[in-house]
Amino acid sequence: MPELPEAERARQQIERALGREITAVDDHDSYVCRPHAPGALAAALCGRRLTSAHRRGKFLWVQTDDGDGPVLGLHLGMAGRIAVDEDPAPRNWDRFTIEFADGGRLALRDKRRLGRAVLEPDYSHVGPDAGEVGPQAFAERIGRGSAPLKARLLDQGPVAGIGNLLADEVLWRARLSPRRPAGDLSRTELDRLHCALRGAIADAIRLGGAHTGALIPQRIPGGRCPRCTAPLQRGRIGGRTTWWCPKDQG
DNA sequence: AGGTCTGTTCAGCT
DNA sequence: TAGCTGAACAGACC
Repeated sequence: MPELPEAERARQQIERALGREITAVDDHDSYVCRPHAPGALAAALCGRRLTSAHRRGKFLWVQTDDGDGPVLGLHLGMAGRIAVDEDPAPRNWDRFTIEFADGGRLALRDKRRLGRAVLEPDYSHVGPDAGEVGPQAFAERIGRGSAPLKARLLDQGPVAGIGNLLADEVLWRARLSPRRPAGDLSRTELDRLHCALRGAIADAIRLGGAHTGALIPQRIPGGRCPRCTAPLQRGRIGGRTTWWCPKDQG
């Protein structure tokens, strides 16, 4: 599920759990929980309260005890979500769980175990949030380098929050080829891309996720451009499956 | 059985 | 050195 819109939803879920005393922590999944040592997260968090939930791109972090306690970093990986006050998931899909004094709970629910719960995370490599970055910073950060434009959008360093589906949707909206070297774009094109990004994120948050884009249902064999009905092209760019309209985005 | 998947990191190359 | 690419990670689903 998770791209920026889903991560924002997760942040809002975490806010429902603020202010309650932590009575127990299950961090036994030493692949998802960092540091690996079982009990490290539990020792750091028990007795404290989550006090604020933050997000940049897809990276989440939670303050404890108004900044007096440790920071808890959370990432949803490829298939994770945050479940607050829900019954425990089957098959150990809750990879990290906090229990509260009021009987409620917060879980990182993730079938694939690519999500993360991290004590004192280092997010220094993460760029400005894709939903907040201004046109000038966007142009400077995206419009450089020789990598294909789509690969640059997927890199969380220049701008954070764009995943595979959102990248295809945004490039389609802006009528730009995913294969263009990022540094070759004009400022006009970069501004067009920035506008498309703002629009796509706003729509995705409003409609419930990155999968609600207009192009997304057509990312299938036989799929067609929702604008001009030309058959979509499929390829592999930036290591990910990419769909685009060869006519509009030539 | 084998390929795919809405993400990130790191080794290795240029 | 910096930038870029592709493999690896894990497990469910088709």
